Amino acid sequence: MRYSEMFLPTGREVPSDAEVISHQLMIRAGMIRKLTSGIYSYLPLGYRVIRKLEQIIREEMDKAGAQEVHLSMVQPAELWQESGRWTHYGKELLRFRDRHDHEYCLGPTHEEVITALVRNEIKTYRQLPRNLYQIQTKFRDEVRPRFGVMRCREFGMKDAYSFDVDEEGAEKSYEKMFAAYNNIFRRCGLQFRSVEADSGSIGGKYSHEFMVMAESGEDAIVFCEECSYAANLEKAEVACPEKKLIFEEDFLPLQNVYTPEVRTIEEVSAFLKVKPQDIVKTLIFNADGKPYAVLIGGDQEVNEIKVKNYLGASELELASDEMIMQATGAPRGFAGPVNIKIPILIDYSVIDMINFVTGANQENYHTKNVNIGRDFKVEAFADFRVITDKDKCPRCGGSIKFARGIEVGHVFKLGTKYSKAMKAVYLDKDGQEKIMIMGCYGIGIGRTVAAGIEQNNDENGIIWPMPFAPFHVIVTPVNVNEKAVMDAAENLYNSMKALGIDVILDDRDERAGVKFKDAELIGIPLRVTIGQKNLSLGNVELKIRKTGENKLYSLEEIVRVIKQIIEQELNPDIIQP
RNA sequence: CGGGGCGUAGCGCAGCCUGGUAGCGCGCUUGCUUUGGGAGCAAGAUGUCGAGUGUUCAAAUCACUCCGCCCCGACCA
Repeated sequence: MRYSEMFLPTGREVPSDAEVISHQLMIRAGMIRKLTSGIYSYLPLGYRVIRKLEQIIREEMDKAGAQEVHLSMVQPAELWQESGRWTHYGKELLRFRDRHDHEYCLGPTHEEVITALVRNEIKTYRQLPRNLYQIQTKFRDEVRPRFGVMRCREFGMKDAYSFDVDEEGAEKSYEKMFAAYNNIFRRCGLQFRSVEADSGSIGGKYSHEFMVMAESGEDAIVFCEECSYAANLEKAEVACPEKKLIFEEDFLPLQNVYTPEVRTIEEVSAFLKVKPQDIVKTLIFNADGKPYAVLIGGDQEVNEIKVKNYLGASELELASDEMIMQATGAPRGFAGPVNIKIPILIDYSVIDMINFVTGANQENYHTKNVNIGRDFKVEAFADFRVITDKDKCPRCGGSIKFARGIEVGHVFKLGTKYSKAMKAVYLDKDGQEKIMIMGCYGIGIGRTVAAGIEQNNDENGIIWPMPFAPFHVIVTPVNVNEKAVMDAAENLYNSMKALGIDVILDDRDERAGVKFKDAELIGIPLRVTIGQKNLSLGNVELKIRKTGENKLYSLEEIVRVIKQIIEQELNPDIIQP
C-alpha cells in the first residue's frame, strides 16, 4: 500500500468527546469515525486491524473444531417469544415492524436463531456434538454508549454456540472454547485473565469472562495471590465465616431509642456512638414486585446480583418509598427486622453479631440489642455482599487483590435454557428424545482492538503488537524527490511485498518529521527510514516502535532481519490445551 | 430516566454576560523558500453560528420549544 493513495486521515488534535486513550487514538490515527451516538464507521486502517483479529479468531476457532456460519441480523419476534426473551430482554433489544406489520428485532445475540436452525437440522446423537460460530454485527441499544467502540450500540462480535448430547460433552465443548480463547488472546499479545462471572441475561449456570487488564476497564475483578481464583467483583464469593458460639445469656433486652432524622449508617453511628460494624443495615428490595428484607453489616455493601440470583428473580431493585412504607410501616431509613412481615435474608456478615442496632420500623426510632432468633425469624443465611479488601480468598483463604479489566470475551454454559424452551431435541441410541445441552461463547471484536490500544500506547500514539498491526512495516523515504532514495524505497517495498510482508510505503511529499509522527501515531511496529547519507554507504535504518531502538542495516540484510522479527512476533509460544 | 455540560469552518476553540459587518490556531488551496522529528513567508477558499418560534430597527448573543452530542448516576453482555 502506498500512503499517498490510502484514505488515512490522521489528526493532531485530541477529539473533545473522547475520554479514554484508545478512543482518542483510534480517531486520531484515522481508524474510526463516529456516525452517531454509539455507532462508528471503520476506515481502512481500522478495518485492517479488525480483519487481522478476525483472522486469528477464525484460525483458533477452526482449530478447536468449530465451523463458521453467518446468521441474519434481523430476527423475527416469534423466536424471541418462544425463548421468552421478547418480554424479558428489555429496551436493549431494538424492535421494529416491517410493512406487513410483522415484528422483528435487530440481533443483540443469536441463541434463538442458532437454536432454531439446529433443531430443524440435527435429529440424532450421530450429528452431535456441533459447534457453530460467526463473526457478525450485533445491535444492542445501550442506555449510555461510551468510550468509543468499547461500549457502543452496533459492534462486531464473534459468537459461537455448542450443542452436545450430555453434560459431559458440554463440559468438553466448554473447555475447548476456554482453551481456544486463551490461545486467541495470547496470540494477540494481550495481558489478560479469565475470571468467574455472573451469567446475566444470557442465562445459564456458570461462566468465565476474559478480561484484558487495563486501568480504564469498566469491570472490577478480584484475584487470589496464592491460588488461581479470579472473579468479577459482582460474582466474587465471600466465604462463610466460621460461626462463633453465641450464648443467649449475653443477649441484652431490646430497647427502642429516639433517633430524630437519623437515617444513614454514618448518622446512626455518630448519634448512638456505636461503630458501623455494630449496626445492621436493613435494605428492602423489590424482587419481581415482592418485598424482601436483606440484613447486612453496617460497614458492608449488598451485592444485588447475589440477591437476585438467590431469589431467582428476573427483576430486582431497591424498593420504592411506598413499598418500604407498606412493608415496614416507616419511611426510608428506619427499617429493621423486628416485627417485620416480609421474608428476611441475612448476609453472613451478620451471623456472629449480637446486641446490634437496627431500624425500629417506626419513624425516628432505632432498636438496640437486637438478636437473631430471639427477636426475629430468618428466611435464609447466605452470601449477599460485595467482597472487600479485608476479605480472604473464598477458595484457599489467601490474600486477595483488586484490579480493573475490559471484558473482551465471555464463555457460558447455557445448559438447556434455550434448547428446552425452543425444543431443540435429538434421538439418542435408544431412540429416546433428549434435550441438547448448549454453550455459547462471545468475543467483542472492536472492544478487543480498543483493549489492545489501551494496553499498548505511549505519548506518540499506538504501539501495535505485531499480530494486530495494520502493517508490519512502514518504509519512510526521507525525501521523495531524491531519486536514489526513492528508488531504494521502492525496491525495498517491492521485495517485502513479494515476501508477503504487510508493508506501507510513505511516498508522500512531506517533511520527515510529519512522516515520523504519523508512523508512530498509527503504531506500525517497524519503520525503515531511508535517507541519503546512510544510503550512500549502502545502509538504511530500522526503528522498533515498541522499544525506540534504532539500528543501521545494509540494504542486503534488512529484509531478512525484518522477516525474522515479524515471524518471531507473530508466533509466540502457544500453549496447547 | 435523574443530574450537569456542550452545539460557531474538516478538527480544537474564542466571541454570548453587556444585541450592531463572523473570529483565532491547526488542517486545506496556490506560489516561493526550506527539506532527518508535526517548517517559514505571502496570497487564498471554506459558516444556513444545531433547528424552529418569539422579543427587537437589528439576534451567534436575549426568551421559549425542540433536536443532537458528551459527562456523572441508574442499567447492562
